[in-house]
Amino acid sequence: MLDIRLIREKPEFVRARLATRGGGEETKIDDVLRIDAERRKSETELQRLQSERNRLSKEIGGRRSRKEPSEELEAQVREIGEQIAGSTARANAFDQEQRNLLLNISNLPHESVPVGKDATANRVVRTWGEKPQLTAPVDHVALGTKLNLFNLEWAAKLSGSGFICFTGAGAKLERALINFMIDLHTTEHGYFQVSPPFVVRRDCMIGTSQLPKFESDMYGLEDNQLFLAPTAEVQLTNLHREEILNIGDLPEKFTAYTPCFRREAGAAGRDTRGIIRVHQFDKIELVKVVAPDKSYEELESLTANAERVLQLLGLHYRVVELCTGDLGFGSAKTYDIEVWSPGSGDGGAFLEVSSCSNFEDFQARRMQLRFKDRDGKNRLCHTLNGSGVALPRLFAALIESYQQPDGSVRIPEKLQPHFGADKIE
RNA sequence: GGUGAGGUGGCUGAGUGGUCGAAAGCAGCGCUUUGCUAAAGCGCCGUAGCCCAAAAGGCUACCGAGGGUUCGAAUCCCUCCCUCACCGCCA
Repeated sequence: MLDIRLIREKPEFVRARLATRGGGEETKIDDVLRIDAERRKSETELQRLQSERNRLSKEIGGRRSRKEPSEELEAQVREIGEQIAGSTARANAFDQEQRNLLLNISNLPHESVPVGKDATANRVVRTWGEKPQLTAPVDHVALGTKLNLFNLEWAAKLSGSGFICFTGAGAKLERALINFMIDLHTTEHGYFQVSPPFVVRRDCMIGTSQLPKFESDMYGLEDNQLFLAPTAEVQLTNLHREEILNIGDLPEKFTAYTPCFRREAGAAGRDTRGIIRVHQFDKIELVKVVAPDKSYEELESLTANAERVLQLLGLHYRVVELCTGDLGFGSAKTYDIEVWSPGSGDGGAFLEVSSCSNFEDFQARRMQLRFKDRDGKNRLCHTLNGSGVALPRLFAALIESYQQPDGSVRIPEKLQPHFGADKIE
């Protein structure tokens, strides 16, 4: 959520930054300003009435204690009470309208983000490793099916299309990857592990900005008051919701393994082959709650923490800086990490396995997540998150990259202690 | 699922219809004094919003959340959320 004060004081700046996204959202600013003016007007009026009521009510109290008549004043206050009821309704309606508008406006892209219309304007900031030399790479579906690593028919039988059922060595590989990543982040990168509930309240979903805008992409329960979390970003970022942290406690760094649930409505036909885009997938998440002046350096280190996973596994990848037009709703700046999948598409493709973002105070304002600074003032924290990393795509890239001419899959050295073998055959 | 007890400021904890944004204690900040690894005294000390060009100042709201009763609600009523205890059920 954007700061209404910023909108009020620098509307041109806000409009200009929003315009770089190319979604036409800058036109909403006029509405916000109009409603804001109305809201304040009705609020001032309401407060005037309340003040009057308070004054007269005290007078009544005084008269009664002195046994003096007060019927006249009581009638007067009763009338003011009616006006207050109307005024309250008006003020609340404006307040609600303003909030709804603000909840549906994207974050402002950071000034360093390249301006562009869509993904074609994204910028590759670095590439790590090299494409593996494979004579005739087989894709992960063929590999996985042949080696019995997962069974998509079983998954479909249980849950329909868009689900995975890992089996045998595949299930074990999944487990090994989870442990490998969590161990890495907790021991080497200093994150605190949390194993959270997978079902979250509506408020939490609003806090991290999945709602209200993207409700149709979410799995709702209990009359949509609870949701299956689409990412552990929701749980981890909301841990300190509505709290005021001590500056000394920042940065807070959390990691979690959770399944993630997404309807992927409208995504039919896109990247749908095999296990690349599914309704439920496992993911290791990294979340940081930090002081505002540190958030951009924290974004760099968070991204580096996620990259380390791929480096240790010896997987070729690149880091892409998203342009303004490709940036997610709440993000001010995002780096995507894309791992090389030799069997995807025609001759290989990069698959997004992590999206590392700085939300600045966009989420913090929604969830009233603050810290007390050195002057004792309450200020909003900045929040960041990224996958470290998402499992099915990592799984696919891994088995494709390490496939051997004899049809087996070699296990990278760093993963062997977790997997308990050096190959799958 | 049932029964009961609760949710008050950073913390502890008073307060059952009127000058209560809320006693008191602790913590914190400032000053004074005495001095030495601290004590005493005094003062300050919640959050948010609105008015104001701004400062000063003023006003409003907030005692888990939302409604209601009333001239007036932390206080009475209703609904919901959460915490704790016991019972039931259960992996």
